Amino acid sequence: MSLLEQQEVDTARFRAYGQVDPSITDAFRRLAGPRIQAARGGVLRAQGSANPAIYVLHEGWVTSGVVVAGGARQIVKIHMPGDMMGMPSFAGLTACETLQACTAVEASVVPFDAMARIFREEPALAAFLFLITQEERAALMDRLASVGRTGAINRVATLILELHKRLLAHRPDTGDEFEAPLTQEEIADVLGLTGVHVNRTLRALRARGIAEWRHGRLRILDRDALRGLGRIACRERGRHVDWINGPGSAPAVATSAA
Amino acid sequence: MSLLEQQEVDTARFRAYGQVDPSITDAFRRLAGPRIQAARGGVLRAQGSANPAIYVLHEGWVTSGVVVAGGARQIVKIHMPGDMMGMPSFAGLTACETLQACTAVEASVVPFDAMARIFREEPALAAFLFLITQEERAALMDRLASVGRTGAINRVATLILELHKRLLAHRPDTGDEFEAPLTQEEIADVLGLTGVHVNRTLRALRARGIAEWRHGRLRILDRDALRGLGRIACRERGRHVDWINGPGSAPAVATSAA
DNA sequence: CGACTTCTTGAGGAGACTCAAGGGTGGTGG
DNA sequence: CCACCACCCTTGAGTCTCCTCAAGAAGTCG
Repeated sequence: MSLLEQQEVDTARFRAYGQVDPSITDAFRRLAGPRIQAARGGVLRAQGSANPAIYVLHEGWVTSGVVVAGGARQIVKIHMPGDMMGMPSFAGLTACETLQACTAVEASVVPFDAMARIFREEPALAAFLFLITQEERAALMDRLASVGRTGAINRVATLILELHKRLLAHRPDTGDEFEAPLTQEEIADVLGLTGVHVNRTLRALRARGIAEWRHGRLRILDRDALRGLGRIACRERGRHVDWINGPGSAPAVATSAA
Repeated sequence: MSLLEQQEVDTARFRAYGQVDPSITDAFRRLAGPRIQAARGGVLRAQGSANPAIYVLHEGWVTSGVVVAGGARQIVKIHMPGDMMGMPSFAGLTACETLQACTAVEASVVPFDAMARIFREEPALAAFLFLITQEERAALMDRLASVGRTGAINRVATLILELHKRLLAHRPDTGDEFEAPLTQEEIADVLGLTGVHVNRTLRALRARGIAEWRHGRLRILDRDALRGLGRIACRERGRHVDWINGPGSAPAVATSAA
């Protein structure tokens, strides 16, 4: 992977915010730490492990999940390239979530001290991390609403639309058919269902000509029908970011980057 | 309410982090904006409204909820005095959550510009807001696991334990019987159940001598049994906060507060 | 005291789960 | 190159949790 590609991946999440001062993404690249790899099924960081770090995902998909007594697993986030991983555990002494590879994976570890440096020296980058975290929180709220208040077919439809939207943000050339390397068991753990019932639900979507999802490959056949089934209110796109580099203050990044 | 009390409430969330530099909480007090009130059932801020602000809750309980197509509601957070409210909507152009009063409520609005000022001028406070948000995210992950992967009685037990723990952090003199002013319908919307089934579940807890929750008053009778039913893994208490005011840098707050 | 909300309980039904077994698919090693 | 193995997908039958609908009781507020 070329250095250019690597940088593109690293900052995908920031680019999504639109007109970002380039010095912000530059600042973030300087903080990237050592690279790590994992094979499918490998655990990058287990729930309960001490001194949790933060990761940036470069290649592959990763699930973030918590385990309840009895051994059941709930996946709380599907990470795709460009995502930051493990942040919810940052406040604690031990990790509250397990990061597990869905595919072969490449990521880098953000050194623990780097976060302190960001808040001291890169206020604009800190503000972006704050906004990204709020966005993650809103996504989690939507998932909770989906699991708590809608049926199986609605949950699957919502997930398909979410995955497609996120892939599209990352790679604008994503079409209606794309790789979505999750097993039905993993989908079930995301949606609060069982693997068997996910299978039946996917069969129903296939029979109705709405979507096909087999062997890690997802094809959207009828987007309007999917949207009709997905029950979560659409958000206004766009964000308040002006305040980060806004008027009334010296450019926040420039002062410290000098 | 005296000024002293008000300050105590404002900073309860920060005190929970332990040894916090007093200048941090001082800095936060200076940002408090105009006060607002609401009666039970009143909406402080509706989902979809433009230019969402952030609130600090002083008195009473508030639910934060999202609505799915069909009219069903999922409550994603129960706010108690000292909490910051509305932060997930900060990144968006419109609010993604409705803030509704469970009781008579008093709160203050944090001016929009105040957040920008925090990140520019109060890096230690910004870091605390970041940590608090990560903690909220972890709480949401636990709720999702509870709703997605456990039965009704487990969800209710988990909720009771969570409420008790949070009240205890805020008021150490909270006993095993305390005010928990939620209707069964509201509890249902938190846990992804129906009001009818919450009623039956509470009856079961009562019949087994584990807990009583009637008319907004909650009594814990058998904490061990509750813990046995609550299926979410306990977290290590304590947090990494040293890095905020840690060595190797000038005190982050002092430089800008001068 | 009256209207409204909230709580309570019953009966019946639907969606999702459990258990179980067979069939594909891809990877690995001989 | 083929055979085998592990994992994943698929489908059926029966069960159970939780929902829906409904109506009455209890509590609350003006």
